[in-house]
Amino acid sequence: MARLKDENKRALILEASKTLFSKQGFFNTSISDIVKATNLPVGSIYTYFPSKDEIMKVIVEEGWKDLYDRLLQTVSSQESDESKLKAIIEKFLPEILKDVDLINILLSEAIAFTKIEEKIEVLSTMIYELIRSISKSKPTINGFNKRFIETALMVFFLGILNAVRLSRASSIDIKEADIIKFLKISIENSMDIKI
Amino acid sequence: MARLKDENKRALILEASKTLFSKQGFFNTSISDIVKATNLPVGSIYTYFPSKDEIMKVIVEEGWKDLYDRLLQTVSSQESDESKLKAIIEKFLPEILKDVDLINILLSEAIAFTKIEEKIEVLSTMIYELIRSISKSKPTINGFNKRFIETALMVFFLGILNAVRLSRASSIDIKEADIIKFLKISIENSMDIKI
Amino acid sequence: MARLKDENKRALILEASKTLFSKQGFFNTSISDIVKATNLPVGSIYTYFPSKDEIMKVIVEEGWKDLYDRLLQTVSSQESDESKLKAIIEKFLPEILKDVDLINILLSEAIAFTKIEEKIEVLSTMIYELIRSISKSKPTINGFNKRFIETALMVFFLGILNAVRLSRASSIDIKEADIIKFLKISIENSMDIKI
Amino acid sequence: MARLKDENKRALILEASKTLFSKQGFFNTSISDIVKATNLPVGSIYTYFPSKDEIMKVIVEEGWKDLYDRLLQTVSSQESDESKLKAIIEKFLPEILKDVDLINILLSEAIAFTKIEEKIEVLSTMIYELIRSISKSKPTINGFNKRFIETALMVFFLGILNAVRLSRASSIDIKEADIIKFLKISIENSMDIKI
DNA sequence: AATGAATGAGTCTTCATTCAT
DNA sequence: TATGAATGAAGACTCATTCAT
Repeated sequence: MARLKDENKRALILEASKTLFSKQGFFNTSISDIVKATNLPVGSIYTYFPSKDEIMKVIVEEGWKDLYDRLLQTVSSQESDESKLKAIIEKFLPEILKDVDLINILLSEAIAFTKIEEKIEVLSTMIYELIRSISKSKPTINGFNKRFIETALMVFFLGILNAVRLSRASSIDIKEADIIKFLKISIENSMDIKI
Repeated sequence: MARLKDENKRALILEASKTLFSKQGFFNTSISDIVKATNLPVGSIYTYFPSKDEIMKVIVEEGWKDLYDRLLQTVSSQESDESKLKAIIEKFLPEILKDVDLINILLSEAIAFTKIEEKIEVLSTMIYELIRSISKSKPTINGFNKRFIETALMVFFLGILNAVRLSRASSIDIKEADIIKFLKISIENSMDIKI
Repeated sequence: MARLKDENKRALILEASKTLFSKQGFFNTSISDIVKATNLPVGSIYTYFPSKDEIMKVIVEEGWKDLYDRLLQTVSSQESDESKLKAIIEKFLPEILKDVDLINILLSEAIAFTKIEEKIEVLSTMIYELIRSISKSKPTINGFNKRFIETALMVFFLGILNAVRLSRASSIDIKEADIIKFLKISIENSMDIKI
Repeated sequence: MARLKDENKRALILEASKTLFSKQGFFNTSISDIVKATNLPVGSIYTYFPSKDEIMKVIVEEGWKDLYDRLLQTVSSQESDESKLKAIIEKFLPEILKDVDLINILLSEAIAFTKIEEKIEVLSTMIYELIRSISKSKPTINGFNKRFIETALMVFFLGILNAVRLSRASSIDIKEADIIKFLKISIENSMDIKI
């Protein structure tokens, strides 16, 4: 009886919106743009989402959840803390760097739509615990407190994402491999470990 | 006289717009907002700038020029390459971190208004040359090519600016001192020098 | 059985709509509001009524019919003309004043949906005949023609209904008893009779 | 320098809106209707009024003020209380009955836009004081309290306005002269005076 | 018959820019 | 030159009605 809400349409709207928001920005993207991109009537956009804002919120929330789930999966697939850290750098990071649209949105407009700091805090703490656990026997890192290490992580995290983002948006030639390599060396140096 | 008065109005528009663009974003700021903030008639805005876009472009261009000039000044005020690098980190960086509005604009909306990559390329190259000169006698850095070092610089630069930006926009508690300290340690480590 | 169930739904829609139309006005009430109030699916509304307009029409027509039937009943339950008039004022009027929703609709939006003048003409004529019959032996009222008396009736009728309506919609404190008393005295005075 | 706001345009918008709101109702009148009726561009409507609601509010407020001012003028132009009352009935009332659009709006949609009860209270009290003053020496009216007389006034006031309103909206044939005559007789009867 | 997703014309309002004064 | 009213395309969103299931 009656048609059921079509999960494909919902996904289509989210996908098209994500691309548009990433390329043009949230405010520079009109519902009419989304209509053209999806080939759906205006009304249909509103049977799946109550507002343009809500589309953005869902993109951010679901995007982040997916990202975080993949991080947990990466971590839980490894035994030792060292291999966990290695997997984060060599498997998880390259994977998320592929979704430039999500990165773009997260780094630009997301602040207005979610408490991005809470999300980053979670991620930051998780990696900090890992590092602390690894470095227990190493004297190198012991001189630094939590806040300092989290600051470092934040700079790396934001630096890497923004570098990738900028390289796609402009003609700057940054290789993902170089970024990963740089991160690896930095961590190896500062923690005196070999990944 | 009348000329001076004009310059004041132009500056007033730029200043108010910079604040508004930074706080609310470009698209979310109306000419009417600028009118209210400057207490100037609408028409006057258009005698100084041909369009809203142009205001943004000028903010970015002049902001960048100012930033670059200050970098040149910092560098030229020092004798040795080591002290130049030291001054960049300890004098120039803290100084530009104060202009959060400019950083905000540069990192969010600027891409749509200027070839930001060209600007960053210039900055990156300058520091690279400095580093190469310092490290001539040091074996540590020799293994890395230009592209790799520039990638590292980019990650640091974008990471630092975005961390500061995020800490202002959200409740994340990041201390500027920690950022500077982190950068210093990283460079000392990777280049085997003492700043 | 199924027939009965249908009647219930029809009545439910009419009742909910009447309340909503009275409270919010016709244009300010959406089909979706009626859906929420009845807990019925949208489609069902349209199996019982061809359009939103039609719901309004039926409310007015059935409401009026009910009102007129009750008037006939009141009148036919009395023997003499004097007691008929007395019953209209003391039984019929207080009864219809209870259905404020219907009054509201009749006085505000009904004009656009039915020929309200025909309805009022019928009512007016009926009471005029009654008055004429009573006043045959009284000289007082003989000076007035039909049109004048009907005008008076109309002013009273509309005045009373609107006063009640306004007292419910605003904070004006009007007592139904005062209204009835006022009408009674006015008629007694002008017709020189005792009700 | 620059054009000044045009009082004529403001008046044109108010006039056209008043007619439309009266004929079609507020919610059934679109800004686009007002645009067509005034032959003004949409934007201009909004340079004179901040919203559709505000147009309605101004119509009600200015309409009421005008009406009240004329009442004061009528009253102050007469010496004795009797002639004041006479002037209200024979001069003021016929005059306001001409503005059927205003009456229509006041009686239908105004409730949602202003505290109509406060306005009516003012008017009612003024006439009550007049009546009380006149009837000091007459025993007839002394039996009635303030609330009762105000109820009577309300019924008359609303009855008269609505009767005129209905006679314009439908084909009911009500003569203004008959209404005035009816009111006069009623007052003469109940107060035992000759107007 | 029952259901509720689908539809798109229409709603109010905004706003960058122009131009009469 | 200075001013701010004039302009109308474009914005987000609504909603009565239809129709596929």
